[in-house]
Amino acid sequence: MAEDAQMGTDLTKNQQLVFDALSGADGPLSAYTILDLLRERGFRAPPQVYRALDKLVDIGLVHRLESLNAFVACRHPGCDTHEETIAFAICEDCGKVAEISDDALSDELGQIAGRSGFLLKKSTVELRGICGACRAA
Amino acid sequence: MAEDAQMGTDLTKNQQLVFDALSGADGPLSAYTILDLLRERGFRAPPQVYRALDKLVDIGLVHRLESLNAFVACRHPGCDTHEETIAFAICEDCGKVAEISDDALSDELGQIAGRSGFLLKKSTVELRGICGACRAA
DNA sequence: TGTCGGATGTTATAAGGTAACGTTTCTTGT
DNA sequence: ACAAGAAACGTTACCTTATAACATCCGACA
Repeated sequence: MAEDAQMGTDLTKNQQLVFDALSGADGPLSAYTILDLLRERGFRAPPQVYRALDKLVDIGLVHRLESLNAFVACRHPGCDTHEETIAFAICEDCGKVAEISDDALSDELGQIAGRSGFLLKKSTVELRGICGACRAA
Repeated sequence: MAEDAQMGTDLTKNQQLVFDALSGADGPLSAYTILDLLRERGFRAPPQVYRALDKLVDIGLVHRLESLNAFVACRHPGCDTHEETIAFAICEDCGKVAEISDDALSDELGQIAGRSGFLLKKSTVELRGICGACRAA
């Protein structure tokens, strides 16, 4: 029976380990970095990481940063409840990533797509630059 | 050479070959696909392709699609001003890529960055979905 | 003419990602 | 409870993408 269609899905052991690794990091991690972090917990090969990542991304608990080939735990509140466009601001100095949810941006992307008759499924928005903290430093 | 209609840029032989390969394609090409296409023209190894691509991307004649690990020749009208944000609409059906320049989008991204004190250097916007032609078909 | 820097050629290897297959472990219907 | 199917797991092997490092070639130019 479908007992939990809305609340946080239970993660499997591997998914939880990967998610914890990402949550504990203060920046994006590559799949192979995660693998190395989890070797002492029994991980031995890439598919174990990628399978967990695939699921976590699917659920919405983890985001993939296309321009970095890396992954971050979702820190946006209520991220698993709706699929809106999320932009990422990636600091090229400190490596940290800020997650930005912006309705005007979502609308704008929707309009751009609509104008060209494009059926939009997923948007990737990644901003590269220097974060406020690094600029101040 | 005579084929190069861009001002202020004279491409080397390898750069021209890579650019021509991309211009002749009707979709994005991976670096290794380009390598294969250019083997008969003397290309033998990845660095030859990547070096040319690096320069072409730098100049702005070629765009890198982060979510595909692939490259497209710039087809945006007035591409000689490469400072604006360009969005790509990638059709998951036919594989073609539309290049979209949109001031409202640029503004919006600038505002988002400014609001968080982020010094924006480069924006990556890639939309995945189904293009108009494929929807109609 | 020598030399200096950019472009090139080449080998080797790092880094990212997946196919395929067998086994284990959960579900679920009866 | 138990068989059967589904989902997750472990493992090997392999593919794709990208770069490091080093040698060479070639044109600009003092």
